[in-house]
Amino acid sequence: MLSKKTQYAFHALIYLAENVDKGPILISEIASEKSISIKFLENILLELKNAGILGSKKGKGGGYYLLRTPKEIPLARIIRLLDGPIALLPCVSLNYYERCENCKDEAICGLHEVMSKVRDATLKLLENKSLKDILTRE
Amino acid sequence: MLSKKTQYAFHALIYLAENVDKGPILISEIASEKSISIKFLENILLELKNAGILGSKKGKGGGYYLLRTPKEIPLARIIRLLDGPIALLPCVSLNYYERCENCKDEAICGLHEVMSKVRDATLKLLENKSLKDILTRE
DNA sequence: CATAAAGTCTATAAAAAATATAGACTAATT
DNA sequence: AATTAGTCTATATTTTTTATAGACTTTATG
Repeated sequence: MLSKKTQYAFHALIYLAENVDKGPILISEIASEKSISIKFLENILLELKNAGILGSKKGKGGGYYLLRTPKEIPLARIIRLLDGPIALLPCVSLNYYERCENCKDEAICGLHEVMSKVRDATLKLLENKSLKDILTRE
Repeated sequence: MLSKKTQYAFHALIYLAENVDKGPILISEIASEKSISIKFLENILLELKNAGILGSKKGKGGGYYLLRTPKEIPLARIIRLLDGPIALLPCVSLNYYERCENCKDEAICGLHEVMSKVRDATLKLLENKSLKDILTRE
């Protein structure tokens, strides 16, 4: 399951995408529109900013805005940033790999093989689908 | 990521499958072979027993054993039992479904659509791959 | 039938992670 | 100068995960 953090991030990004024309959007506006604790959302938006996904502006007329088009923001990027590994086991993670103890040889480990396939199938979708793909179509 | 509980369950089941010919296997033997806390493993094996996956025998000569052939034990079954939902969001879970607030219509929710696809791709593997598939091939 | 072996059950503890909040600080606008 | 709005660091709370304890039941067998 994705954490609340990641779920909130998706909803915030969707809101930002749907309101690009309005310029910078207030944290408080996103929070109330999407029913997210404003302080919690602050942290999330900051992380997205530090990762280069969002830009921000302080002071009056400030707020957050997308730095790229929705199509250029893969879902996998957001999940990895806020949730960590997408793989089901550390030993098959591409970005957060950890060798498994008790496993002499990953090459002949059946668990490793199946979980690699699961990872690949998941990534094929999450790397190729972007923020654009989760915007509500009328 | 799969919990330790599920990971331990897989290792225990693999050990049981690889030693079917030896009759009932002691919890303590599995625990020491697989470096798992014996008390923690107890709980896990009990859950597997209550779910009808393992059988057990008390007293001398007792222990745990598989009730079915490895081929008849899908990986998805174990994961759902010990870890819960396989889907990334409650609103796309088949076995642990929860409606999402803030979402007027799942039918037109883009997030719902993508996450359903991820679930399907994952399940296609985890429902069809079984304990047999994760046994180490020489 | 007594004893020892081995799983069962219930409860609790400890640790880690997820979720949420507080408040002082900085930058931009007017 | 005053106000607005994001930034940063720290901490608190809650939930989940992981682990442990100990009394109880069943079975085998000498």
